[in-house]
Amino acid sequence: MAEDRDMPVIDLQDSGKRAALFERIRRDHSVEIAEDYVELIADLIETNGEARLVDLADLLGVSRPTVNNTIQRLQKEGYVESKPYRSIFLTDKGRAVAEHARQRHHMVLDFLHTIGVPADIAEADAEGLEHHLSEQTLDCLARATEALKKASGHGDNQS
Amino acid sequence: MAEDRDMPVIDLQDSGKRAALFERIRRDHSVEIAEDYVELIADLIETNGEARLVDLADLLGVSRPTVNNTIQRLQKEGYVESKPYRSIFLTDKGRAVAEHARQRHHMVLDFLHTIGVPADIAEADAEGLEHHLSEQTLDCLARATEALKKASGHGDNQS
DNA sequence: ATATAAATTTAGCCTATGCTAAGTTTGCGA
DNA sequence: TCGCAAACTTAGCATAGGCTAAATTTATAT
Ligand SMILES: [Mn+2]
Ligand SMILES: [Mn+2]
Ligand SMILES: [Mn+2]
Ligand SMILES: [Mn+2]
Repeated sequence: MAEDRDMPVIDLQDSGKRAALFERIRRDHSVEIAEDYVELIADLIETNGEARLVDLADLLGVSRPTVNNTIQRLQKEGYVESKPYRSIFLTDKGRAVAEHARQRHHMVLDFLHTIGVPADIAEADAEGLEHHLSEQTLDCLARATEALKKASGHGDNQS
Repeated sequence: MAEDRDMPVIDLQDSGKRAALFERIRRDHSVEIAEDYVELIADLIETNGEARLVDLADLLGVSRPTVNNTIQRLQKEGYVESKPYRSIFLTDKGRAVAEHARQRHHMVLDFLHTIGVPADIAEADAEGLEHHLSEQTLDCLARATEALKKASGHGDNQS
């Protein structure tokens, strides 16, 4: 079982196909911030009754002007609404994105916990992984999580 | 088994802890391009004997000036070396990063294949996921992949 | 009611990452 | 060998996403 660990994973022959993959990643990254913001905004509204800029800045670990700037972009792009000096609301589009993001976040966390990743590390990794999963992969991941839960339910094969 | 699918995943109480997670993601993203570049450069050198800017641009789906620009940054950061108008070489640091990136890439692909993700989609998702996995999660992922391979070797529980 | 504190916005700056158009250098075929 | 095409670089531009410092607005506490 000597693996091909040191072989190119990448098909250098068809550069068009390879380029398309990287283009998707760049697209993923451009919506990633939108997803994290609307998810946080939804959480804040549910928990505190409103989403304030200052709380977003604290949770995201960036400055208040940075959040202000991003919120204005997200407003242009139709994810949120907010009047000057007032708190932030989600549009229907924003709510839909938040809901989807939250589901994926749950699913990734559930999987990471199931394969034995410590809670802290799972939370950290999930925050990045959640934006790079296609629908098909999410399906497969859910099935794999169930299979692993069942397996570790019966026998045990830890460390 | 009604899940808490619609609960905040996020602890809004400890904003410092949450902020640290997002800070890690921003850090991950800042090395992500370096990882993809050095991995591609290593592949090109092994396959073609040299890594040329034009091939990188084609494979990445970006313009030649963009690659030129990034290569200059990667040179400043000590990942690559190249003299004007000549092809691109990896430093020891670059080779180490490439090797690590390739291992993760293999591992993520292997996992995705194992849980039944179609090859095309697996390749696409792996290109993004590979940059957001901690060492601990990689370990757990490798173990889970083995467990799933063993499981589907004996019985079968597809679709 | 008003002073002060908190929150938000604006202005001005930076780097990373993308682009096109135009210039330079290299390499190859006639 | 030398001229042209390919490859690379430079210049100049744009946007996203960071920052600090300084205004402005809103909210609170006496
Ligand atoms: Mn995230
Ligand atoms: Mn990401
Ligand atoms: Mn990648
Ligand atoms: Mn990524």
